[in-house]
Amino acid sequence: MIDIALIRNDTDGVKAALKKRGCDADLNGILGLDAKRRDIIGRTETLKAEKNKVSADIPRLKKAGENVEPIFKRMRELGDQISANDEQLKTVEEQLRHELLCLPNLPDPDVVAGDKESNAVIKVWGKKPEFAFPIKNHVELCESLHLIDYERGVKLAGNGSWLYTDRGAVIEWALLNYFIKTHIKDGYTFILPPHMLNYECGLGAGQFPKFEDDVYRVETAEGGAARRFMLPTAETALVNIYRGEILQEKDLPKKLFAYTPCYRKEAGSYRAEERGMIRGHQFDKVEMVQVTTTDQSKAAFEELVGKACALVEGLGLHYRLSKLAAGDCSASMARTYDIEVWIPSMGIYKEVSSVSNANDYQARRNMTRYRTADGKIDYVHTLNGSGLATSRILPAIVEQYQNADGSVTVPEVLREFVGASLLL
RNA sequence: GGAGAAGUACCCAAGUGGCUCAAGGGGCUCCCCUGCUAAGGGAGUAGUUCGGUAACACGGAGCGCGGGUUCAAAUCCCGCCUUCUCCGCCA
Repeated sequence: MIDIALIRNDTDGVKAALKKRGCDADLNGILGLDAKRRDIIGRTETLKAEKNKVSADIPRLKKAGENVEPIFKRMRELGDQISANDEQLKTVEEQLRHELLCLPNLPDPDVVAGDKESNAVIKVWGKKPEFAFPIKNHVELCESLHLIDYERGVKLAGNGSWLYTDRGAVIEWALLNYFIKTHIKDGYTFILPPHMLNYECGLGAGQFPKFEDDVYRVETAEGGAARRFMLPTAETALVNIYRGEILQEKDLPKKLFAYTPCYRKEAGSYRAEERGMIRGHQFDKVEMVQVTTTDQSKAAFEELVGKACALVEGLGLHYRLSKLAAGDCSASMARTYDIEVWIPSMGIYKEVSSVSNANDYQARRNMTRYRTADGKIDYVHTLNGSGLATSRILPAIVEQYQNADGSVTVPEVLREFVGASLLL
């Protein structure tokens, strides 16, 4: 959520920043609601002050045997006006809050305007593997090596679902273990959160109210009160852990990571060329999150990018790192770097990690704050990064590590978990 | 899922309509006394949030959350959430 005071004081600056991501927001409408809100509050509070004052006198007057009827009459009038104002205020505040919740984050100053085509590759690691034989794509490899059962996955859950079988499951699990082991070694705290979250989590992370249709809803009871949704990423859970809390500066940064499957509708996104595990309704991901002070935020971002890169490098996969243009960053984020790994059969790079800094955007939505050493209160910054999405790494591994005989070499770092160096 | 009880500030806790715009205690902060320690005496202690201000001042909200009744609600009524105890079900 963008600070209303900033919108008020630097309307043009906010407008220009939003424009970078292609958002033409109606800030005048918001400013109008804001002015209206403060006007109502001002008038209502004057009435409330009078009411409190008069009310305090009543017991004394009553005791003295004075006629309090005229006072009751005045109190009734005040009460009526106050409740009328309060009702109006409630409407205005709901509208204003909704408008503010729908505004995307402001991109950082150094994030360039434009969409995907303005993304900038800032690092390339390794080289495209060259093959002296006709290569297979990951679907062929996973089928021939019996790592994945696509057909039965569809039988069980429909299009966009698959089963990891036998060594396929072992590899997937090995990847998760490799990531988890690394994060623990780096001093991050391992979290296994609930997969069904309440509405406030979606609101706080920034998925709601605008992107409610992208997640799976779970009705756990009749009516709406107990409604939950399946988390689309562990970030949604992790950035809400401290929701509504005031943390101590000395306890920051919080460095967390979680493993969860991610559940996404991906409505309309499923394309023929994204067969296999490139895009599914459920995929595994280890997610890193940092909750930091304002000052720690930049360094934390670099740290998360570095960690994500190190994991891919550890696997020996050729990848590139891109800094996304404003329009390609997701709505909650001020900056995002993507790690894209080379998929030989597709001849393109596919995202396996996305590292982002929300600055205080999520913290303002879910009221996560910290008290500084000198007693001031400020919003935390929240950052997140995949570390990593295994379900996209596995296709990259089998394709990049494939051999002429159809076997796949197991990356060094996974061998301790897989117990083999070659998949035949 | 059923029955019962509870939710008050950093913690414990009093409080069934106005002398409570929340008593008392603990803790914490400061002061006094005591050469150290123990003990004692005194003062302060509602965090937060919203409006307002250049900043103060000042004012509003706030007793789990949301409504309602009333001139007036921590207190009465309704809905919800959470916790505890017992029962049921269950990996």
